[in-house]
Amino acid sequence: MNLFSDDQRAADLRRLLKHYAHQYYVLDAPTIPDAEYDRLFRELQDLEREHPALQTPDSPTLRVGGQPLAQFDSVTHAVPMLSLNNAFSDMDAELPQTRHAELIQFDERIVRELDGAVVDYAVEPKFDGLAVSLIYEHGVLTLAATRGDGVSGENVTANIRTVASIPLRLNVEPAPALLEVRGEVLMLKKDFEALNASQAGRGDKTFANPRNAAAGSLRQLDSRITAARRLSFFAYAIARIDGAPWPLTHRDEMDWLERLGLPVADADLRPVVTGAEGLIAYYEGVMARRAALPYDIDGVVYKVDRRDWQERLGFVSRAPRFAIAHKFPAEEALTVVEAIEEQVGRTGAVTPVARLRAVAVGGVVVTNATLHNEDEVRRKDVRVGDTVIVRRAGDVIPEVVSVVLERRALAADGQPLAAAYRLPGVCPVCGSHVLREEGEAIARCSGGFACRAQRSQAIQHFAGRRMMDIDGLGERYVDNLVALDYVRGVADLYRLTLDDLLEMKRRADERDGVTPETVKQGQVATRWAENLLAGIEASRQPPLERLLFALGIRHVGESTAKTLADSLGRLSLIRRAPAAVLATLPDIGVVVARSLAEFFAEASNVEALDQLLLFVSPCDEHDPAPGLAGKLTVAALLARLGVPRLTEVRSQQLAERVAGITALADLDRRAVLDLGLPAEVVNALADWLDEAGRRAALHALGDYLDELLSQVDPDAVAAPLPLDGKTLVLTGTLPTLSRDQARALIEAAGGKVAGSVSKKTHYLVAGEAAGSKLDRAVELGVAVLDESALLAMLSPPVAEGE
DNA sequence: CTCCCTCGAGTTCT
DNA sequence: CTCGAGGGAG
Repeated sequence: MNLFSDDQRAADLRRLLKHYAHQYYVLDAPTIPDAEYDRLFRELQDLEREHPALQTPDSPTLRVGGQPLAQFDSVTHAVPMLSLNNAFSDMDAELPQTRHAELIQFDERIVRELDGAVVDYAVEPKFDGLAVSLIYEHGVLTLAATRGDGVSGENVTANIRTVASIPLRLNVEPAPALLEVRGEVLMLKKDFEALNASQAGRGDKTFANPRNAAAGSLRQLDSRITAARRLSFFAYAIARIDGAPWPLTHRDEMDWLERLGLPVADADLRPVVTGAEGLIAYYEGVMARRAALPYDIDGVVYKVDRRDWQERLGFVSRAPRFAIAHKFPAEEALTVVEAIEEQVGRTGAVTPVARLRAVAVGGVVVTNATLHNEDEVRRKDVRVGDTVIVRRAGDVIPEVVSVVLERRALAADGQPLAAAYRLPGVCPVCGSHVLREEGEAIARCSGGFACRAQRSQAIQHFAGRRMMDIDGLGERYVDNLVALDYVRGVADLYRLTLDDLLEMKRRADERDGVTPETVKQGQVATRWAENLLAGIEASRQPPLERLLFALGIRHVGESTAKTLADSLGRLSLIRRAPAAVLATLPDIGVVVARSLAEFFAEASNVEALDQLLLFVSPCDEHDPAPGLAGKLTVAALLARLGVPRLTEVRSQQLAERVAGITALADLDRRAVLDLGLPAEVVNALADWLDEAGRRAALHALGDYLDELLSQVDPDAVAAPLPLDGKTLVLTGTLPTLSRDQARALIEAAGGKVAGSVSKKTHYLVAGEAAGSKLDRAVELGVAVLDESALLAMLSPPVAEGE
C-alpha cells in the first residue's frame, strides 16, 4: 500500500466514523452495531500510528485522549466571557403575582429602551455546567478554553476533543474562516449516576452532583480520564464569526449552529416568545419540566432575539443588557438543628453556627450553616432541636431560612423544651470575656493574641495567598503548630527547622492516635516539611502592601494596605504615622486611621513586628508619594485631629491663623482664645489642647510631618501627574483597553476611578455601548472622553513655551 | 444627616 | 456570596 491510498482510506474512515458518531451521540439513533464502529475506529488508529502524518486535527481518534499535560496553558479570550445578570430579586415571595411583576418590569424596561417596539425573546434553559469557548478555524476545532475569570481561561482542547457530541469538524462547506462558539459542558443525569456507581464500585470518591462531576472531569490533566467520562455539550451563543454572515436573530444563530453539527437545546425548549406573558409562561413551563429533563438546569435565560436590538441595548458594566438569567428559587430542605456552637474568627468575632443533621440540598450534603450573629439567631428564633428549612444562598452558602415552629418540641406546660439562644459571655476557646460594642452586630472575644483561635487564624491569614503566600501552610498544620506551641507569633515561622516540623508532626499524630509507622508516610512528612520550609524561605521579601495586609490589622484589607504602601512608601513611616496623617489618605477615615495607630502603639504588636523584621523585609520600599505634600495641609490635618466642633471649614480658617501644627501646640489658652474664631470653636479647641498629652502628641505630629516631607522626592514633585486629583468614570467597552487596564493606567497617572457619575466627576471615559452613565454625564455637563482622548491625556502634559 | 458604593470579614464544601 | 461598617458625596 502506498501513502496515497492510506491517505484516502484514513479520510474515508474519518468521514464514516464521524457520521456514525453523530447518529449515535447527537441524534441518539445509532445506525450500525457498536462492534462495527469499534472495528473501523481501530483501523484508523492503526493507520495513524503507522503514519503519524495522516492524523488530522479533526480525527476521531483524538477523542480517546492523549498524553497527560503538566498543566493547562492560559488562554486570553478575544471576546470576554461575560456572565449574565440575574436581575430578579430572590423569589422569596411565593406569590405568583410578585414574580410576574418583576418579569413585567423587565419587559417594560426593554420595550422602553427600544422605543416601544414589540419585542421577541429567544428563551432557553440555563444549563448548570461549565461555560467553555470553542474555536473552529476553517471548520476544524482548534482551541477550547474554560471561562476562567471571563478574561482568560485554561486551554482544555485535548479534553474537549473527547466530548463525543462536539464535532471536531463542522458540517458545512465552505466553513467560515473562524467561528467562536460559546456553550456549556455538563454531564447528563444518567451519565452522572453511572459514573458515581462505577466510582463507588471501585472505592473511588463519588461526586456530589453532575456539575461537580463535569468540572472534575474537564479539569483532568490526563485527557484519557476525561474520555472515559461521558460529558455533553450545548452551544448557546456565537462570540465571533469571520467569513460568514452573522445570523440576524438569536433563533437563527442557534438553528445555524445546529446545522453545523453543534448540539443545542431541543427546539421545543428554546422557543421565541413575545412580551412578559410569553416569558412567564415559558418560565413556569420549564420549571414544571425541570425534573424530567436529562440534565440539570438552574434557571432560564431570556435574550432579545434581534441582533440589531441586542447591539442597541448594549452592556452595563460587565453584563449584557439584552440577555438576562432568571434563576429558579434555591432548593430547600428540612433538617434538625443538633447544636448551636460558636466559632472564633481572626478578629475575635464570635459567630454562632448551627450544626445540622446531614441533609442534601442543591446537590451537596450540608452539615453546618452560619447563623451570623446573636441577633440573627434570636430574630429567626432558632433553638437546639428545632426543625429548620435550609437552603443554599446564591446556591452556594448554606443558610437557615426559618424554623418550622409546628415541629418544635414542647414540654408538658406547652413551653419550648430548649431555651432561646444566648451567646456565651466567655470565649468558647480561651475563656476571655466576649464583648459586644454598642450598636454593633458582632460580639468579639477580648482575648486577642492570647486566644488560641485568634492566634491560629492570624497566622493562617499571614500565610495566605494574597498576603505572604507561604506554600504548604494549610489550616490543619497551623492549628497543630499553634496548639503544640511551636509557633506563638508569626516570627516563629521563620525560626522553624526541619527537625521541629517532623517532631511536631509526630506529636500531632500521637495525640490524634495515628501511627504513621510506614516508611512511605515518613517520606511524605519529610517532603511536606521541606516544602514548607522552602515556602517560608521564599516569603522573606514580600511587597510592602502584602506585608501590611498580612499583619491582620483591623479594617486594613488588601485595598487599604495598597493605599498605605503607595502613599507612605516605607514601613518605618507607616508604623509611626499619627492617626491624623493616615486619615488624610484616600479612603482612610478616622476609624481606620485610629485602628492603625492603635495597632502600632500596642507594645505586643511592636514587639511581634520587630521580631518579624529580623527575618522579613519588604522588597519594594520607596519614597513617599510626591502628591503627599499637597494633601497634607495644616487645614486637612486639623480637621482630622478629632477636636470637637472643628469642622472642615473652621479648620481651614484656623490653618490660616496659625503658622503650623507645632505652632498650634505651643499656643497657650489665652492665645487660642484670641484667634478670632467663633467662641464655641476656640473654647472647644482650648479645652482639647489642655487635655493631658495633647501638646506632646501635636509636637510628635509636627516632627513626623517634617520627617515625612523631607523624604518626599523633590524631583518627583516637579513632574505632577497628568490626572492628579481628577475623578474619572468608565462606561461601555473600550476598543483596546480592558476595564482593569484602563483603571490601572488612570491610577498610575494619579487619577481616581469612581463607579458612578456625579457633579464631581471630571471626565467620563465612554466606549462602545455606553449606558445610562453617558446620559447622566451629558446631563451634568461632564466632559466625555473616548479611549484615544484618554490615552492622550495620560502622557505627561507638554510644557508650554515660555 | 442620609444615601450609595466599596471594602473587609466571615462562611461552606469539594 | 452576603452582611455590616466605613468613607465620601449630596
